[in-house]
Order: sequence, then C-alpha cells, then structure tokens
Amino acid sequence: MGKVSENKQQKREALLNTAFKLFTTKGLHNTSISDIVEQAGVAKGTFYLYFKDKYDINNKLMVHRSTELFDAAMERLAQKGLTDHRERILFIANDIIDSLTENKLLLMFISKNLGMGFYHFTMENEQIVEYPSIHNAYEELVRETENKISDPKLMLYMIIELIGSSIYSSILYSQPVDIETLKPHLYRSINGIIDQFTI
Amino acid sequence: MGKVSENKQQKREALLNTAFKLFTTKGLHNTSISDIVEQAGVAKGTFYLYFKDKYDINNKLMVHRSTELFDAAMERLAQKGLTDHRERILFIANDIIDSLTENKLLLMFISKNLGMGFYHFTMENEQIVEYPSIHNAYEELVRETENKISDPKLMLYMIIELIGSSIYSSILYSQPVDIETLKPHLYRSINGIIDQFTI
Amino acid sequence: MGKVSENKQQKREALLNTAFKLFTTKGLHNTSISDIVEQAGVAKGTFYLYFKDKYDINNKLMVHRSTELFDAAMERLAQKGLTDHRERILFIANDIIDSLTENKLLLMFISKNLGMGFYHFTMENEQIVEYPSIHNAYEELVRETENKISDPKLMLYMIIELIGSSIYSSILYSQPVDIETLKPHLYRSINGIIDQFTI
Amino acid sequence: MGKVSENKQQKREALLNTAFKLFTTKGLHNTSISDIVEQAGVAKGTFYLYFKDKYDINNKLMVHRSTELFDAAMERLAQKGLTDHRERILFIANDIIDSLTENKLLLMFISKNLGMGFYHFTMENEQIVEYPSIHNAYEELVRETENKISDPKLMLYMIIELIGSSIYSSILYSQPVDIETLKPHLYRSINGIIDQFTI
DNA sequence: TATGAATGAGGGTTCATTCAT
DNA sequence: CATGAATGAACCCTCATTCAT
Repeated sequence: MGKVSENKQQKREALLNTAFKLFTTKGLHNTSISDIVEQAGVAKGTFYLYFKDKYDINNKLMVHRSTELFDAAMERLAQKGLTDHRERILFIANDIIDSLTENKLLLMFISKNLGMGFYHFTMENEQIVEYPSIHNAYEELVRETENKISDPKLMLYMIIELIGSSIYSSILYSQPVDIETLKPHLYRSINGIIDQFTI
Repeated sequence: MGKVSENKQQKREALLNTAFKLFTTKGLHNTSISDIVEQAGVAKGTFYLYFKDKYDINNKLMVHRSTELFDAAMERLAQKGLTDHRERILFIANDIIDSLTENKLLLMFISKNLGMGFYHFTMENEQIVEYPSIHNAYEELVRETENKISDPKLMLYMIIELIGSSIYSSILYSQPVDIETLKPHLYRSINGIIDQFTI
Repeated sequence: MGKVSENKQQKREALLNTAFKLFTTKGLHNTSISDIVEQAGVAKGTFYLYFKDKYDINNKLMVHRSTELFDAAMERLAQKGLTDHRERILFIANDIIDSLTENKLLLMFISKNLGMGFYHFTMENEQIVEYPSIHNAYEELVRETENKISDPKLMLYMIIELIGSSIYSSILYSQPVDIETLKPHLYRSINGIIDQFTI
Repeated sequence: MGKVSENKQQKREALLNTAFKLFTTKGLHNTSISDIVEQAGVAKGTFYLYFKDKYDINNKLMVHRSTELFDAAMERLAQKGLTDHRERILFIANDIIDSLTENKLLLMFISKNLGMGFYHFTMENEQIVEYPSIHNAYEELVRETENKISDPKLMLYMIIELIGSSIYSSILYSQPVDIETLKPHLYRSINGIIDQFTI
C-alpha cells in the first residue's frame, strides 16, 4: 500500500473514530458534519469523498462495531469448548454483557441505533439497514440448537431482546439495579425461557 | 367555561394531536415546530404559549398517552376478576399487546421515546423524564405478587422489557414473525420466567 | 378623585416605575413591553391605553425625571441666597453631581438617553424630543448672568456638557478617577472657563 | 495572494463598510444582520464566517475607525513642528473637529458608541470594550505635558470630554450654534482650562 | 377601562452541500 | 485527492400589536 493510500485510509479512520465519539456523547442529531471534520482534523469537503452524509457514516460504524462485538464473543466461545447448548447460550449472553459493561460508549451507540431491540434495524432518514454480521452469529447459534429446541429462532430472538433491553439502564444508570445484581436474575429468566422451549 | 377558555383548550389539543401524528410518522428530529403549527392551523407564536419547545410537548404527550395505555389495561383487569397472579400478568401483557397492535402509531411513539426499554426514561436535549403513571400500574402488580414471587420487581422488569422489545418489529414489520405467531411463544417465555421466580 | 381614577393612575405609575427600573438595568432595547407589564402586574393591553410604545414611555420618563433633577437643584439654590454668579453656577454643578452620585440609576438612565450630551435630544426610532424643563432652569441661569458674561448661553452650554460627560464614567466606574477626586479639578476647569468669559 | 484570499478580504470589507453605513444611519439596534448582508451582497451565512454577531462587527469597526482618526491627527501634528504644549493641544482639538465636521457619519458612529464621553467604553450586550489606539495618542500628549501641567491626565480627560460632547449637536444640527460659531468659544474654554492647570 | 390569547413578521443562527482552487 | 470559503434554506424563538371578551 502506497503512502497516498495510507493517508487516505488515515482520514477515513479519523472520520469514523471521531464520528463514533461524537455520536455516542452528543447523539446523532446533535452532531454536525462540521463537528466531525473539525475534530478529525480534515477539511469539510473531504467528508463527502468517503461518506454520503451523516447517516451513511453512522450505518457504516454500526456494522463495523457490532460485527466486532459478536465475532469476538463467538470466537471466545469456540476457544472455550463448551458443548451443552444451554451453557453456550449463557456464555454468549455473559460475554456480550461484559463487553458492553466495559465499553459503555459502545452500549450507548448500539442502543441509540437499534432503537427498540437488538434484533433488527435502524431507521433514520427513511433508510432501513440490516446488520448482516449479527445475523451470522445468530444463525450459527440457531443451527446448533435445532434438534434440542422447539423453535430455536424465536427463542433466541426473545432471549436476545430480553438481554438487550434489560441491561441498558442497568449498566448506564444502575436502574432498577446495577448490572452485577441483575445478572443472576437475568440468567434465571433465560433458563426459564430455555426450559419452556426444550424438547 | 367561557369562549376564550374553550378556544384555548382547542388550540392546545390541536397542537398535541398534530405533534403526535408528526412525531410518530416523521420522528421527533425531523419534525419542526413550523410543521406542527402549520398542520394544526395555529400561528407559530401560539405554540410557545403552551409549550416550551419540541421536547416539552413530546414529554407531555408521552406522559399522557402512556398513562392512558396502562390505566386502561389495569381497569380492564379489575373488571375481569382474575385472582391467580400468573393469569393477571398474562392478562396485562395481552391487553397491552392488543392495544399496541391496534394502535401502531402509539407503539412507534412510545418505542421511539422509551429508547431501549419500556422501563424508564427518555433522554432528549439533556432532560431525563420519568413517567410516573407507568410506575403506578407497575407498583400495583409488584405489591400483589410479593408473597408468591421471590423478586417481583426485577421479574416484572424483565417481563416488561421482554414484551416491549419483542413486539416492536413483530407488530410493525412482522419480523421475525407476525405478532399472532409470536404471541404464544412470548407467553411461553413469560411462563418460563415466572416459573423460575415462583417461591 | 374616584376609586376608578385612582386605580387608573396606579397602573400608569406602576408602568412608569417598572419601565424606569428595567430601562436602567437592562437597557431600552433589551427590555420588552412584555417584561414591563409582567413586572408591573398589569395586562399587556393596558400598556397601550397609556403609552404609544416603548419609546413613548421612555420619553415621558425622561421628561419627568430630568425635570425633577433640575427643579430640585434650582430650588435649593434659591434657598441658599447666593448672589455671585460664579458661586451660583458652581452650586448647581455640585448639586446635580451629588444627586447623580447618590442616584446612579438616574445617571445611567439620563446618560443612556441623552446620548452625547446633557444639552439636547434623544433620538430613538426617528423621534426627536426636547426636554423643556431642562431648558427652563438653563434659561434662568442664562438671564441672570447676561451682563457679567460675554456669551452666557454658549458658556453654560459648554459647562453643562463638560460636567455631563466627565462625571459619567467617574461615578459609575471610577474612571479615570473617582468622583470625589475629580470634583476639585472639575471646578477648576469650570472656573477657568468662567474666567475666559467674564467681561 | 491567491484569488481566494482576495475575494475573502473583499467580502469582509464589504460587510464592514455596509455595517458602518447602516449603524450610523439607522443605529445599531435598528440594523439587522439581514440588512447588512443584503446590502453588502453576500449570503447570510458568510457574515458568521467573519464576525460573531452584530456587536462584534461594531467593536471591530469602532477600533478601526477611531484609530484612524487619532493617528491621522497625531501624524499631522508631528509634521507641523509645534513646540508649545498649548498650541499642540489646540491643534489636535482643531484637527479632530475638522475631521468630524467633514465626516459626519464618523461623528455619529463614534458618538453613538462612546456613549457619554470620548474617553472610555462601549457597553452593549454586557461587553465592555476599550479602544487602545485612542489611549496611545492620549498617553503621548500626557507625557509631553507632564512638567508644565499639574494634572495632565485629568486636564486632558476633561478637555477631550468637553470637545466630544460639545461638537456633536453643533456639527449635526447646528445646535445651539453651528460649529464655526462654536469653535472660537470652545478654544476659549480650552484655554481657560489650561490656564487653571498650568504650573 | 381592562384583559390576555392569538398573531405572524422578522430576528439571529446553524449547517449540509457545492465548487473553484 | 483535498481543501475550505461561500451559500441560502430552514431552523427556533421573540415580541409588538390587535381584538374579542
């Protein structure tokens, strides 16, 4: 890779990182492109060489960051060598909760984008975007539990939604209780759901 | 009540209704005060006689609409005369899901405001607002289950979060399945959670 | 005077006093009619029963307050029984300086209105207004010095301008020196001017 | 200098000149930024590239224009080769009066800003601004008269205030007399003041 | 007289987007 | 590729003024 290409990638990276920082701290709508380019140290016009608009850079960030989160969890799961599907699900849940507890900016960023749940889309400016990487990890878990669980897709959907929506205020505001207090009860609930769906 | 007072309330109502319609269809940030007053048929200045800004009218709407939703559910529960706490919880869940299925605008409005979960706040423009009426219904359910459930507060918290986040995309986009398909599985999950917390 | 008339005058007075307070503290242009009526405790429409607009109430205030200031000085001069015209001029100068030193709000109000000098007008919103009462006191001093001073009108004009412009920053900000330090030098200057014009 | 830089300065100059014209004719508060940009032939946003707000451009204008006025007077004084301090003071007085007589807009502008006197500040919008260049010329005159005058600083202060406030209505409205009639009497007064302070 | 809800023109300011360099 | 000056539409909000009560 030549120096020009390197520099080019540097600017793109700078824009992405700055945008992430600003979107999480100030919110998507309170962040202007002027803010981003100023803090990133590039010219205003340069922004438009890499991104269509604010929503474009937001979506690209979203794909990138959430992919990292899930891929890392699945990788650690593989290293663990767990075989029981219940244990595997709880491991993933725990891993993601820990990652988000340590990285609250990421939690805010993902939650601000995913709107109501972990599962699907973000709708901003009339664009609907799906996040394929999340689905990859998700499909993998679905496949491996097919013969032990009656409706694995829906069960996992509900478990993920339960986790995603429960931990948000717990991690950020310790409401209604802090995350360490919530965790055992959350696992109890997950176990209760798995019980119901186990064949 | 004099003519002035009547007219006054009419303007306020017109603004609230128009704002609700626009916030749900276009989103809070894509709706301008100009949009609201224009469609409501009042002058721009009139808006500021009743509301401080966009976030003020949004909060007032939120309190009002969610109060209605929960109060109606609790009232219908009272008329039903159910005694088993599990049945009572499922009744409330079902009632709210039905209300939101029939009133998708309300679903969008509430979900857009509650951010990640049904439980707590809206943060917009550095204001944190709690919705007391939701808590009233919630506290009532907590009290009546205290001697049958180990941690009724947390259990209900998780059930509400599960419902709130699961039904959103199901009702609006039939994703991952439509709401009628989801419902029985959702009740299964709720039962599983209640099992785990039953003393 | 009937109760209605009394009440009527009370509202007018309340408006005048509130306007004076606000004009001096916040300035004419940063004070709105809403501010005035709110603090005065009357309805908005009532303002327009007594005054045409902001500039109208300002002018009426100006006439009233400056009349009081000069009239009081002339009255005290009469009681003093001074005969020498130099002493009489210095007495008036001293009396006005003392009044304004004790009533800084009045100093600010007058100075904000008279713009560049004590002598003449205020121009606001394309209205030119003269303050007759100031002239009455002024003319009286002119008449009595006619046969001792070569150009009494111009001499007094310059003395008044000198006083008016010199004391402003001295009283309010002690710049370049405080008023007590300035006074003797100011009287020296006035004496110097009188010397030059004495026949 | 590239084309961009040239154009850039042109816009700034256009804004300054237009603002000066409007501030002097309509007054600071009756001039809107819309007025300025419209007459200057630039877009509204362009204004904010160069100035923070109306008060910012006003201050910058004030510093610039009054600097020019005083510097020019001092320069002409230097070329004249006068040695007597009384003559030097009268020369400056005369030079400034002539400049302002010829440039009535500048007179209005300066007087509107300096409030009550030539000496110090402008207070608009809670900003206090001093004009350093005026002080430079002023300090120079103070230094050279130190051993001939008892309180040169105060004496000059009063002379400047006398001039500044006397000539305003004389030049603009020939009140109480026109400037040519006033001049000799004004010099008489100045001489009278200098007499009193001469050691 | 007195009220105060309603008006809507007009103010200041922001910001995504363009384009000549 | 990169720049950043310039744009102008669109925003929020204020406020003098009116008028039905």
